Amino acid sequence: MPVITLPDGSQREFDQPVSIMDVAADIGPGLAKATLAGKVDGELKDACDLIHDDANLQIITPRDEEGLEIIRHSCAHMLGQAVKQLYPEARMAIGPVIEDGFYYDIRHDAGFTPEDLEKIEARMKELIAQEYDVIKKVTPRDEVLRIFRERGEDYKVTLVEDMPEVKEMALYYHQEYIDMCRGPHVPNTRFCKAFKLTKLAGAYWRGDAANEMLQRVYGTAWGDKKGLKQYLKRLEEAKKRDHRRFGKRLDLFHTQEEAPGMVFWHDNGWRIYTEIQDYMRRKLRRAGYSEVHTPEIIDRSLWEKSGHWEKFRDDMFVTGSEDREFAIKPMNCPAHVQIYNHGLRSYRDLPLRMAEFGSCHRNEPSGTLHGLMRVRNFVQDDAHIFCTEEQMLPEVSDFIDLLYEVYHDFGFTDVLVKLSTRPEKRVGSDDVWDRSEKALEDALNQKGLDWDLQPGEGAFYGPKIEFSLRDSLGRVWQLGTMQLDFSMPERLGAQYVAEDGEKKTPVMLHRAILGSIERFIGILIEENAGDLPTWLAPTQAVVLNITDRQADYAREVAESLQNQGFRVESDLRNEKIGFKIREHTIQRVPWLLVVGDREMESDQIAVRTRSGEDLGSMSRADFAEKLAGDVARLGRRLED
RNA sequence: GCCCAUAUAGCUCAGUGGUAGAGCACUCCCUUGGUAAGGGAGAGGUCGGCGGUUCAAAUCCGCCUAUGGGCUCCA
Repeated sequence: MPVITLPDGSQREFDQPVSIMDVAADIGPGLAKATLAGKVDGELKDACDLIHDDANLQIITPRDEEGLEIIRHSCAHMLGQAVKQLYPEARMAIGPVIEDGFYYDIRHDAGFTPEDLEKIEARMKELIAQEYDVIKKVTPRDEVLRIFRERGEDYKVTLVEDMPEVKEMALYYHQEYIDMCRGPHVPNTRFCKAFKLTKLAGAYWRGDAANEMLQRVYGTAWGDKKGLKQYLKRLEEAKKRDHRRFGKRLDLFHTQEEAPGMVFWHDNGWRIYTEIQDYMRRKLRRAGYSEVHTPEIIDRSLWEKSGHWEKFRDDMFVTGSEDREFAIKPMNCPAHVQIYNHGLRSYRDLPLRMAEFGSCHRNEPSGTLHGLMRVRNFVQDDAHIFCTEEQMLPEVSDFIDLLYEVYHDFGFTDVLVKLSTRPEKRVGSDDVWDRSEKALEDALNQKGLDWDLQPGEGAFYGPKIEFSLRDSLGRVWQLGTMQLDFSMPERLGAQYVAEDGEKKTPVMLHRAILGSIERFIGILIEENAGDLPTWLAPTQAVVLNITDRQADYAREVAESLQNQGFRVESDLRNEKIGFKIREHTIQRVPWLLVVGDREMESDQIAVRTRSGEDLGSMSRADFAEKLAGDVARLGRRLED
């Protein structure tokens, strides 16, 4: 005789085991109609599942986040049913829920075309419109295997075979189509109406490039049409923030076929680039870093010593001269060790922090290139800290402080932090790994940061922390990093004389805050939707005359602001003021300064922002002060 | 690297086998106009590259390159 306790504390008693749907119906027909599933003592269950004992129950409807996931998961099944009806030779692999939607990996050797996608979507709609009940049957393992073998679902068979400990599985019957799933799923297909298939892609079976490639169909699904519409709108808006779009529109940079993955920076873009570097230089100097510069082309032998040749040979650009083979440097660290090694180092020199804005080339696989986010030629705010093991923790800790200071200056607050620990293939003793992983973990916890563990994802020479941000479409890109390295200093013979006179090998910390400046600018553009903060804006203000009469005055206003160190231009073209305002607003110039006869006579300027705010007329000195304040604010949010 | 798609004027795009189009930008002329597009005229393209089919290819086919969306990878 189960007593069911609902989230509001009310209780209902039943004289026999009841399904979640029964309870919902007992509460009211409206709720029953909206019931997708239930959470029984915190565990998600199908609506048809029986509750035998006293329990807490929360009814899940499309309005719950869990409800959305259930709908998305069931949409994957609907996709499966439609695909099997249209292409019986297809083999279904896995169909999980992802952010905002779902996908299904399918073996279909003929491939799918965009037209197939339309057909599949149309068939799904037909099936969903039938509003049929989805039947769940918990089935013994052998029976499951028999069913999938009979149906030729090789991938499902493999999946079952790979979980020998599971003795029975939930099968969901969508009319003639059967899928296996942990569930829960919708009780009826009418919940799946607000969906759309979005894209077609290839994906390796089990995520392993050594395996065959399957066809992946992506879709999005929501609780109702409105949710779907909002999502599509959100996608559309996100695409408008694309940094590649602004790259063209704001004349920042371009790429071309002859230099794939490499950027031609135009004047506007390069101003942003150098401004960021200048800022970073100031920060690093103040934080006790020295700055060096090393060659971009270095003999193969050094890369052999460092271990890069063996591991990354295919990903390096090489060149030759006079029978010698050189690599174009993919990273700065071996070169930094050369500087470190130049002369005898004492423990008194440590920690030694060496920075370089070195241009690096990596021959990234063609399919991975992506706008400014993943390029073959980039510059990092790279630095290496040579220190003792005892100094690791304080150095990591100081670095994290510096990193957040910098991110806040750029207006970034939503930073994803991940700790990657020892991979299977690695160098160094477990003892050293224990200590270095602990140093990173302690530093993160000391700062009270939320972080995710990525076991086995560390570099072969040491664990690392990654600091990532999302682009406008939600894709995650790593910017900052802190990596501990016990291997390279030893391989390249770095040493210091310890207090006791013994020679010891320092630890090397590889660290970057912005990461690739190219990528950083990409993120920066998308984060700000093209409205770069004034300190980074290629042009900070434009002076616009209304008629030719004010041309000299406009020129003079621009010049005096330039002389005060601002990036100011004048637009004296014979165009209407509305036209000029429009153009420079579209060019995202933060400050527009209008001068007509009135301003000229009173030695003032009329100030307007790119967001359309009219601040009226003010003296040139007042504006210069305002502009200076705006520049000094950097990209910080008001609340910081 | 792998799967799918795309490549036409500076930009955004239309053009389903018969002499290449639009809007914006550009040049010139008129207009001197007070806060998001004043008017007129003109110039501009080996339709990504190479090959094939055809009397005829931007259009159909093949290969290559680049780009986009994913997968794998990312020192």
